[in-house]
Amino acid sequence: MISLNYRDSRPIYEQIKEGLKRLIVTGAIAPDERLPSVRTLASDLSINPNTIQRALSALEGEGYIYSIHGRGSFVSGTVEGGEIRRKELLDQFRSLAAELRFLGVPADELTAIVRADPAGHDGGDTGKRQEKEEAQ
Amino acid sequence: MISLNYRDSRPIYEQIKEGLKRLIVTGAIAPDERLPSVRTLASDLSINPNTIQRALSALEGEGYIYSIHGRGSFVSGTVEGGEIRRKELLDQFRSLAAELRFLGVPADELTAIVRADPAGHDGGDTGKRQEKEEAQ
Amino acid sequence: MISLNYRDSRPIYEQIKEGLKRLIVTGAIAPDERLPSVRTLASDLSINPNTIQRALSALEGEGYIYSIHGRGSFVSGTVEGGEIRRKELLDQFRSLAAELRFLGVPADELTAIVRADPAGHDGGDTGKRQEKEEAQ
Amino acid sequence: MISLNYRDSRPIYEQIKEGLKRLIVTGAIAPDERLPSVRTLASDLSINPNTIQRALSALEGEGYIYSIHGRGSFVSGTVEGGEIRRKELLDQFRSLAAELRFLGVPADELTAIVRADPAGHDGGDTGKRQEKEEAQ
DNA sequence: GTGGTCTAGACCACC
DNA sequence: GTGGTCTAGACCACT
Repeated sequence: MISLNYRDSRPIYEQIKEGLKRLIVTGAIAPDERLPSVRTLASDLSINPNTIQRALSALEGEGYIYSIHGRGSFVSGTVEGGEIRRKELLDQFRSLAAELRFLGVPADELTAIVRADPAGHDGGDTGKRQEKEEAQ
Repeated sequence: MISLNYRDSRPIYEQIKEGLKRLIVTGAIAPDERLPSVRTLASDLSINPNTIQRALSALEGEGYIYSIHGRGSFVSGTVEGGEIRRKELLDQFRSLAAELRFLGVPADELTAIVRADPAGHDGGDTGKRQEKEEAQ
Repeated sequence: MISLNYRDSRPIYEQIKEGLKRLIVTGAIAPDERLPSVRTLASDLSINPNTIQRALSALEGEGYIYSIHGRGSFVSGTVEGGEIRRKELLDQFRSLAAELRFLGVPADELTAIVRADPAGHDGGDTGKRQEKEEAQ
Repeated sequence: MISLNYRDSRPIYEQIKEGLKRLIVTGAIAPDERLPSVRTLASDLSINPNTIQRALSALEGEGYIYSIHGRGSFVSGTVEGGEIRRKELLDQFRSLAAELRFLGVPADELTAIVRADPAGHDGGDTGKRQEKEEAQ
């Protein structure tokens, strides 16, 4: 489920963090559901457990998961401190949208992505819909 | 115009790079217009000229600006090699949109940002909309 | 292995960049093999580590190598975004060939160089054979 | 005939130098033929005569032209110091060929370029002969 | 140990 | 004046 790229300039732990976050925000792992254990992830990805631990700690620091000693890590239903984080992300989003527009991507294409909604927040359909992309 | 955050994990030169890029993609600095000189930016931001130079150099490498020795740095009208870059950015955009949706930001708000179009591509309204934020 | 000429108009870091690129394209350093460390190169060439770093950074930007933090720099098997680059290089090649012909170098000599193929791409006559690599 | 790119990182005088050299090595301007005057070039290219002068000086320094005071600049039939220069260029040629091969350009394509011979060196001999140069 | 960032200060090339 | 290169030395982050 999580893909690692050893050639990526980003550290491994961050790739794992992003991979897990992706599973969370897309709803692949539901709130209060348990994440795979450190040892499981470590052996699955053939990686040092310390690195996994670091990714989980970072994720907990951002409020996406909570850990119960001896039980494991679980997905948070709501993200604490979400206000601040949301503001940061919105800024990033604004810049990214502007840059893509500048590069010639039509607003409709971006809107389609926004509405695609992999986690099923508004439509409530679990059927993931992939918009067709014409070959350029 | 450019805000630096020394506590940010991203290096200073990248923050400067992004800051300048933002000015470019939003049209604040028009194509073929000159950017502030390295020394000017350095003193304005209280930063070593080498660091500024590096940001400009990276921006030139990405095709957003071009430099003429002894004259200054200027905004490129078009970014070449945008194909690959666009694909990367679209991936980032997808992730970011999913995360924001997860944090409870309605799709309509994101759509509005996408369509806001700061560079005035289709019909930019000058009425800036600020999302309501409660004090934390 | 890498020769520097301080009287050359080209900057040192570019000479280093070209020197390393030469080792890569001739196959002297194989894909995924590690390059000498920044500090090693710096002391070998009696040059400031920053300058070496810059050369490697530029090489990474062009896609010839990739760096892993704390591990080292490695040769990329394939260069992405080669389309644009190839076009530029072909133009250079054309000019260079014309100039050499003008200087009296017979076409056969140039052809021989082209076919010499230091990396052993088609039919290494030295007995060295490059094994076919399946797409990764 | 000479195209200038103000966005090019290379200085203008060098672009002019290369442009003139191209006319010479492709035979567009024959040996002992006069080049356009500084003033003519300056007005044609809308450039400061000093810049033109510098390009011509550089070209003379490399041995491609010779100047007669009050008469103008003329194409050299033979390039003095050609030995050294030829060696440098051959090295460049070798590297460039290796890089292009590395990027996947077939040897045949490069060979075709080499044999294209814009100046007509091997087929129609215009009577011009490049005498062999003994080591200087 | 590795790569990467930043500063300070100097010097060069272009215009 | 402009951008660009190089050095020296320090410090950080990753493994």
